[in-house]
Amino acid sequence: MSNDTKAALLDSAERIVRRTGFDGFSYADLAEDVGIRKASIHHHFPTKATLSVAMMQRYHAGLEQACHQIDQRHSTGSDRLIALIDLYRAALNGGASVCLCVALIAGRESLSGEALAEIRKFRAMMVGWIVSVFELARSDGTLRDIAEEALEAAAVLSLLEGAQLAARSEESVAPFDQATALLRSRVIA
Amino acid sequence: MSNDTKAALLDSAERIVRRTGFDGFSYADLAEDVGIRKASIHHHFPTKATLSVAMMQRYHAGLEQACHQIDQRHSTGSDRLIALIDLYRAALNGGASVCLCVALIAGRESLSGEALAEIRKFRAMMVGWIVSVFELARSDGTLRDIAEEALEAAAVLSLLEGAQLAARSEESVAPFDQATALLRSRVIA
DNA sequence: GATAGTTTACCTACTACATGGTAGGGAAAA
DNA sequence: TTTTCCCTACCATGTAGTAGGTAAACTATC
Repeated sequence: MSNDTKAALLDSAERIVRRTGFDGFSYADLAEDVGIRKASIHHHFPTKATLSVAMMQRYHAGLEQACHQIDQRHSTGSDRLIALIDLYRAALNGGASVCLCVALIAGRESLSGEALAEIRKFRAMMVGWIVSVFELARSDGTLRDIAEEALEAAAVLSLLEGAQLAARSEESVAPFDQATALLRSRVIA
Repeated sequence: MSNDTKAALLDSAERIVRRTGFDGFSYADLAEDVGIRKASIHHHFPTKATLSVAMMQRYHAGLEQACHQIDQRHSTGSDRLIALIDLYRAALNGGASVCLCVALIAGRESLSGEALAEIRKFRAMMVGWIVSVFELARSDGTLRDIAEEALEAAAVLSLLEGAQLAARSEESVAPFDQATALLRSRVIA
């Protein structure tokens, strides 16, 4: 029962942050969204800092699982890369939001040290996984012109996050698709 | 004399926004930074919206000029691309800030419609210029594997902006360099 | 199994402070 | 004499967070 409210608060906070940025959400917004009083939120999350850390941890776990699912469902490097692109594409909600990581980095000055650490951990996890995708692609030969995996992975993550910004700037997925088209075309048919 | 204060206000606002995001700056901050009283700012910029539009317009003009300067100083496509990468790298201030466009998109929910329009205009201008760089590179043969210019340009802008986020997340230029290394390596020696 | 004690989950009511913006005045330059 | 530029003083609203209380749900003990 506590877990329900807690999860609802995290759901609401994540939705708002991804749409409006970290500084754009307040306990009042959350309260109205979830249907409890503002003060009650402090029972579950004493401060905004604790909430943001919990939010980032849950996001980290969720995306890690999403990557594992991709591994299970797709057996080639190229298929996994395409699935990753689609994952980031879906996070756009048609241009209405970005992924949590992008939303939080932009407002990083308001974040606690702990939250910043979570962001770094998350990015390291993602880069690590993308490296594994390129390693597989090198061995199964499903992607064109693979350079050093670490550099490929860093470039892919930055491109995906940047493409989300582009999409957000026009509130449409079109710029995301444009920006990621060449990455997609590296798949060997 | 008015112009001095106005420019100082824009300087200060841009610095703060690029470090802390749009929602992270207040008239009180500006006042302290520039050395006049909070209320006096309204004489120059009646509302925050007018200030943000002016800021974006000045930024647009500034970067447009920077692109022209690149055109004048560098005659090959690859040299111009490298100069662009270095321009975005310099905007990082060692990981302490991002470019204005990235900072504003993240907090776009707080922006006025006019400010959003300025952002779109700015991005269109940048993409257009990057297209011209790739067109030149295609004809002078200084870059490897050029695909459709419009797609190349969209990918480059997204990569640069995403790489800024990466750098900001670790408050260091290193992730930017990592993410842009492969782009740099497309130069034909 | 009833009862007492504790924890959980929420509430109303509040504080202290920051926010963008306004009203109106003063001094000096055009 | 009007306009420019800045001031003090204020306002309404929104912010995170606190104080203290209530009712229900567990838990331990007799």
